[in-house]
Amino acid sequence: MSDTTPKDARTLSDRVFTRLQDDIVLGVLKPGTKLGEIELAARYGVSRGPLREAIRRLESRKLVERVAHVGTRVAQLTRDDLIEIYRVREALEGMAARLAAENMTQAEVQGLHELLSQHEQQQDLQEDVAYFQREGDLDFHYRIIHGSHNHTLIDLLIGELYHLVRMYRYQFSTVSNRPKKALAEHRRIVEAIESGDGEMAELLMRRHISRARENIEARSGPTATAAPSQERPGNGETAPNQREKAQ
Amino acid sequence: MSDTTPKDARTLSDRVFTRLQDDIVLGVLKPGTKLGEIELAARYGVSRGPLREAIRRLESRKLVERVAHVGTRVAQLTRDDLIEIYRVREALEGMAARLAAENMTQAEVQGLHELLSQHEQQQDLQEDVAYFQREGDLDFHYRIIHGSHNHTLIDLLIGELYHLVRMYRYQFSTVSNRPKKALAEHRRIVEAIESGDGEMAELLMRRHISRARENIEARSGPTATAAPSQERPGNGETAPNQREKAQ
DNA sequence: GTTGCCTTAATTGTCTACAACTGGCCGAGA
DNA sequence: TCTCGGCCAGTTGTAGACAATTAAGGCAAC
Repeated sequence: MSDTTPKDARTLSDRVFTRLQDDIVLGVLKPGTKLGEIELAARYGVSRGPLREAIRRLESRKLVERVAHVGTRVAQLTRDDLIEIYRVREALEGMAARLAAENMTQAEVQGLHELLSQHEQQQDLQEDVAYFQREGDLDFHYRIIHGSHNHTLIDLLIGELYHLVRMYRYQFSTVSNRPKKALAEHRRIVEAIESGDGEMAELLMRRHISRARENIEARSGPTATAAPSQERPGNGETAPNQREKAQ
Repeated sequence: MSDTTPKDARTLSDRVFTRLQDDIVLGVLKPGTKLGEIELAARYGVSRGPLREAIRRLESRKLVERVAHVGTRVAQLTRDDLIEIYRVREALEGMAARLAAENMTQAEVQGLHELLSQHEQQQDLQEDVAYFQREGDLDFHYRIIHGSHNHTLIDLLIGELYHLVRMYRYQFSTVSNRPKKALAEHRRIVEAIESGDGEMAELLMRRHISRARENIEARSGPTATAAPSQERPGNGETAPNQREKAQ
């Protein structure tokens, strides 16, 4: 499930880091929520030491925002932030797809095919569309990224960027309105990778992510000033459930 | 000098983080050095609490490597790692150059020109080539990156990648053997940015970084297995000064 | 009525002490 | 002589107490 730190990590700091990250990404702790140290320490059953180390790591991942002597809050991702992230993903995952076409092993390509078959079945049955859109779609991208065999690229995308993407998806219950098209795009990307056509794989991946971005842009307002932006998150602790008309 | 955290940060944890990072990047603490907590705490005049938080952040930046219950060591960047980083830089800074061409303000472009003039003078005088190659060159890239006005991109490049590049430069005293060509390339990039030609700026930046990478590859062995890789860093505390024949 | 300062409570930052784990050393046995 | 097992020193992990800073609330003065 989690990537960098296994669930049963041996130190308390690692465990509380994983649990906190999950709670933030899955929306249990909503954006803007104040993260009081004593309160959190009690909640997770640890003392403040390990907790603070965990928070420091979450801060590096941009999942929380910290102000010295004031406190920590769960990061509030704006739509503009997400669009920025998608533009970066376009560059990085395009590169990943190209490298994947060059470096993926036979077994890895086979795994991709199997994953796509699963997705296809799920879609045919209309069984669990939400799953496909949530973690299933990400699984596909994870595999391509890992297929690049470039550890720096992998760390950047999965270690730094994807948590934010996941958080946003859960936050706004984003379900793609074009699952069939997305799956078709996935399939074409795999074909390009399998045939070793790096250029084509990059092009298709860039286009794929670009379309997802346009989808997000179309849903929100015309440009930037959508949403009650810059709203002070001060009063209600649980933060106003500021999901918009989206979807 | 430092980017994310000012030198006079108010909390001890911030200060020790900055100092530790500088000491690692500048080579005061050599790669492979064991970072004992009590020793470091004494060295920087803090207790282990803030120190551990600082180490956690350095760990996120890949500047140190940590093993639970065993200890922390200064990261050892292999040549392969650096080449991976350069390939990622190619994608990201190419994108940054394109966005810079689209988004840079008049004042920022002007600043670029002035920076190049400074570099030209320094080079004419053969005054301080090392400076140009070290921080001067990076200043140029920093400005382009900031000119993209994409915070995600800025954070990734400057917050995650550039510390490693700097560390490597100091570690191996890398001085470019093609400073004149590099400067000429810088100038052409600025011209493309000024004329608003994003595509050209991206192309030139990619080529620029690609050549720097080829330069590194040419210096080291043919492929990967250069250097006494995987050497156990266990015995001598200060780590063997494993700089190679490079340069 | 409003503005400014001061007091005060609560939170965060830091330190010291204790517990748990690891890795090396030594000795016994084969 | 080599190997395996247990002991022990030293390090890291964790907890709880103390200090420093912030921000809010109330009071007084204008």
